[in-house]
Amino acid sequence: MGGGRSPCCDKSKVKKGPWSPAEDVRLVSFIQKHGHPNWPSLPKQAGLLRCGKSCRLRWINYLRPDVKRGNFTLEEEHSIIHLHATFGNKWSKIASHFPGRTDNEIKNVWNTHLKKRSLLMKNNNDATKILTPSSSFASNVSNELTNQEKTSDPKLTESTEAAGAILVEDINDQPSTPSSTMSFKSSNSCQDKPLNHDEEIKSNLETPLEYEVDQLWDMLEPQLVTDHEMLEVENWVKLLEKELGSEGPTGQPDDQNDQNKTMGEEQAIWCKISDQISPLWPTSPMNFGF
DNA sequence: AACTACATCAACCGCCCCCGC
DNA sequence: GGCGGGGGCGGTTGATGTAGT
Repeated sequence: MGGGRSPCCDKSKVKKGPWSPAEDVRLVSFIQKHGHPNWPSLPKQAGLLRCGKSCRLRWINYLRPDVKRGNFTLEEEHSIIHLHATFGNKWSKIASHFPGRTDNEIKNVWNTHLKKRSLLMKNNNDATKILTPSSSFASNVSNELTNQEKTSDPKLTESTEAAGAILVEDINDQPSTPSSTMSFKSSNSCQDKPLNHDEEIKSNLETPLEYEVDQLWDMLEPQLVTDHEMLEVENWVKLLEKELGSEGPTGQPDDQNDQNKTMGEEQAIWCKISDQISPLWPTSPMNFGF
């Protein structure tokens, strides 16, 4: 690494900190349209003042349609403890056993409470009691690594056997169970298409929020089954347009609206919207990361 | 009600690996 | 084979929320 590397982006020109709902909408709608063939150039194309890595992280950890939100079940927690005994801090490897869970989330869960619990279990010599194959979860999992995993890292086999670990069966054989019923357009088809950058940048920079709300609506609409759901989403979209100002007299692009609204105001608006619809509609925007 | 300590988790940072040139 | 850049990963931080006093 001699000489160091150039930073991935100009830190002085990128926004940091929590993502605003408007930024989320912009990122989602961009990826929905174009995929994410190149993270470093994505922020510019999407009109976001963010580092490419930041966009990638936000997408992978929160905005991806198949991200599973909510608390970990006991079974998941037990499994994490076992997998950690096997793989150590290889969070991405552990996460690969949990469809919809991210390495960051698993890492957080481990650091916050599972680490302590694991230590407690060790101290009490209680692990075998809690994690015995007779438990409901353990009865459903395989007690051996895949051949690929075993051969790829012999040390793992040793530690696995030492820990008596129980591993989840190849999750690739299981049907995925996304928490949200949304389905984004596959991004792969877009990745091969080169963008006309000038046009794309222009259209995105000048796109009013209203347009992006329309995009969201297009995305959600096919998923709605009952009239009730349809009504709730319509109400949500109306509120969104009203509250975020896309129907305002000036018709400003949301970039300008961003500047006129503080993050606290935006969050309050989104919380208000979510509070109104989430009790009625299980796939409310807040439930998939907006 | 006010303050403090602790818990949680989203996001950033920096390093490493891999791949294309 | 060497180099540079992008993607991915793990560690850490800091803001926010919550419980306890």
